[in-house]
Amino acid sequence: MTQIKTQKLSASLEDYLEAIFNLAAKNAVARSKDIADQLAVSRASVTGALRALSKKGLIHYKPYDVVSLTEKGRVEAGRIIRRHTVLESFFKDILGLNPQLARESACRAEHALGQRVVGRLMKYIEFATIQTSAGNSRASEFAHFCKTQG
Amino acid sequence: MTQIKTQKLSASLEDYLEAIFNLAAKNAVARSKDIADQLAVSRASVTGALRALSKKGLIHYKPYDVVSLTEKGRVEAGRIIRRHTVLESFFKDILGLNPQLARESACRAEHALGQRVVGRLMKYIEFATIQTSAGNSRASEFAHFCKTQG
DNA sequence: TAATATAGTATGTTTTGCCTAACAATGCAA
DNA sequence: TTGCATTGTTAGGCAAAACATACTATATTA
Repeated sequence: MTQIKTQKLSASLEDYLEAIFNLAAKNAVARSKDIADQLAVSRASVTGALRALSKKGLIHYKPYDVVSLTEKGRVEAGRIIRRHTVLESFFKDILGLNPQLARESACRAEHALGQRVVGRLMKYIEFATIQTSAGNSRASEFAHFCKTQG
Repeated sequence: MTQIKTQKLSASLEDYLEAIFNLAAKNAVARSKDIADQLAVSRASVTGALRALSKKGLIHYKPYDVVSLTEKGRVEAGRIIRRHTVLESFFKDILGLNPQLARESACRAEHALGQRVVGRLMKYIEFATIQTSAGNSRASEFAHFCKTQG
């Protein structure tokens, strides 16, 4: 029992939570209108999502009030953001894709990959970033890296 | 104008096409029942999907008959299979994830990534597989590899 | 304080993808 | 060749996620 998992969020609710996190980080609070703009979705859709997130205990939501994350929501949002960041970094820094495409791809891929994969990918990025040479195969270097750094 | 693109398939239609390709490769023909089993959906759902794929000109479909791919469908299925294979290989051979998780992750991620990303990823796998040593950074080696092999 | 602009909500519809249950076709076996 | 099991289709529904339109609440400001 490594972690208590929040009953899994749908891809779209993850997007909403991510947007709320980002807006709150930038503007101190998140307003419904801004969420709608950021996700290019109607205000009506946002209301529905906010209610869903609230029911799951991830945000503080009261009609006509600003939105903020609960503790649980902050944790969950952190996970989501980390996933996004790792993927974007991989696409950009490792594969060398242009930033625009890297970001888009990260957005679309992030909902498909679980903790284990993302964790491993993160390690791989570290590995690939740090490591610069050596006489053995990539695979064995990476395996070794995982063991020693893990 | 490098390619005429089939109006984009939904994730689920891609899955159906992939399953049809695999079944046809294995059994010579694809039957509705087998598709349903492979994708773990009801037979009724398969009928709906077959109609959709047929309307897009990707399969030959007639009620109560076996299913086969059109030329267009074969091309499209090839793309999808390649994408899947590349991802699965990356997760398994590069990240070193267990085969089971690698396959699952590939299934879920494959719908999120476009040609450009998959192409680049494929090159990266080649690179990482072939390359065993050298004195320069991974990034520059890969960039060089892309230029020379590109 | 009343008018108006802005923000939020309710309602009803659409699309997509799946389901179950009932019905139809096919084909094998007695 | 009749009869039953298997396979395929149809019909009817449900749920998620989005939208547009219309209405309500709040805030601003004249």
